[in-house]
Amino acid sequence: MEIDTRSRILDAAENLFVEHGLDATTMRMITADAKANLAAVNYHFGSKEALIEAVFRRRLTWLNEQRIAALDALEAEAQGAPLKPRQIVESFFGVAIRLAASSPSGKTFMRLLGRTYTEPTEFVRRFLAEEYAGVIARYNAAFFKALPDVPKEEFLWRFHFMMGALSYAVSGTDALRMLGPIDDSDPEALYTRLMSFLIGGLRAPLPEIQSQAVRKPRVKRAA
Amino acid sequence: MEIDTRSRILDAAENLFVEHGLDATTMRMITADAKANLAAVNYHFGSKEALIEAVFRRRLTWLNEQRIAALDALEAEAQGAPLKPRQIVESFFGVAIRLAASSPSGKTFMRLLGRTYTEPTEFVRRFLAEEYAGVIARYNAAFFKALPDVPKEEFLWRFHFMMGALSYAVSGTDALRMLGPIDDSDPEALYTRLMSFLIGGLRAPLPEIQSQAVRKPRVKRAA
DNA sequence: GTCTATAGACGGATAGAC
DNA sequence: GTCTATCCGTCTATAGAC
Repeated sequence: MEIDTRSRILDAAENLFVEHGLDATTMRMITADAKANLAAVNYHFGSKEALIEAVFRRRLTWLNEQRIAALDALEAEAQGAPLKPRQIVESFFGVAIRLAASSPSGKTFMRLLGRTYTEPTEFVRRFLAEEYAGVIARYNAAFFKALPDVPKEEFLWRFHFMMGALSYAVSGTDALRMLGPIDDSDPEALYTRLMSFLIGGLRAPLPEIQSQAVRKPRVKRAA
Repeated sequence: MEIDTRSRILDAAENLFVEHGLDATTMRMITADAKANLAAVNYHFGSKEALIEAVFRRRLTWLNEQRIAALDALEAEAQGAPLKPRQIVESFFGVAIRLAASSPSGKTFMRLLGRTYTEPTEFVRRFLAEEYAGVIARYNAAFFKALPDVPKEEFLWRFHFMMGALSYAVSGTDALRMLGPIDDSDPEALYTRLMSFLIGGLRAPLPEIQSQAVRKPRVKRAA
């Protein structure tokens, strides 16, 4: 309780958001948890919506700066040569896994971010899109250069699939335990496992996509 | 408007849930959309919570029965021999992609299901875990048999990652458009793309997981 | 089965004292 | 900056007429 009210509110909100969702978390729950007064949220942030943005911005801005910095370092070292796909994947997704592994609150935030990626709420989507725009552009360029043989559209889908895998990787144990008894306590093992999977998917043989007009029906098997 | 009130409510709820989320969707929105009276939800379903379960059960039970049936067919044909990983992946994830491709409401449902997988709400998680228990057991067994060289824990993680990729694959365009201009109108192409990626990830070289006690710090690169 | 009306709880936000 | 008290809107759910 040494830290100031504003930070305590952010911490409490972060925890409650991941546990109950943005909507189901009330200001009363947050302020009770933060040992602050109900009115404190509006005093410090202005509104619940602004609080949500502050919770994300606090860590997401940093996260994406780290990603850019990692790419800068790799590209400086490569001196204009294309990077290896593995390097790019590791710097983009590795930063996220590292954040999740660095502290309990880092893990909490990554779980929150993973679920929020497909969040339906309008202002959250708009906000995330803005926060990501810069990094995405940089990484797309690096990937395109590293994988000249992969059509851009194919790559964008694979990037999207990789984001899905990351999201589930950090989403916590709830969905995972459904599958079977599993140990998710070792972030290093998680990092290694996720990287193998992502690289395997990214470098998979290219599928033959037939143009939609010509193609004849498929996916009928297995009634 | 030829169909009965109960079905109209289910359809309206499905659409609104995926658009706004479970919590933010109100009974008033649902009944207005379904051209039914506000009291109709409680008359037909008992409560909002029961309505949510009904929306999921309507399609999820069918979906998982299809998956079981697809596996039954493959195993009957194989006469005791292990299946190919690709066959298993195609039957589990193919059924989902096919449902998404079969109709607008199928697509809506799969988007809803994908995001709900990591849903924080307690009763939804419990409900989904029950609905999935049977299929998961069957598919785990088939995969274990097909991939005797892959440690079970490694496989469970890869299955989890694959679910994440599927979730994003059907999650709709919101998260995807963030990445770049992309066409998601061709379900057949999506099916093909996702399968390549999933098989690539599933069959990726096994990572070397060092035991947690011995391991020395890694993931330091890329400051 | 469908409707109106309303109960009863809880949400975010704010005014104003300290 | 922090607090109490409260406004006002919206929510789910239900009672009871038709």
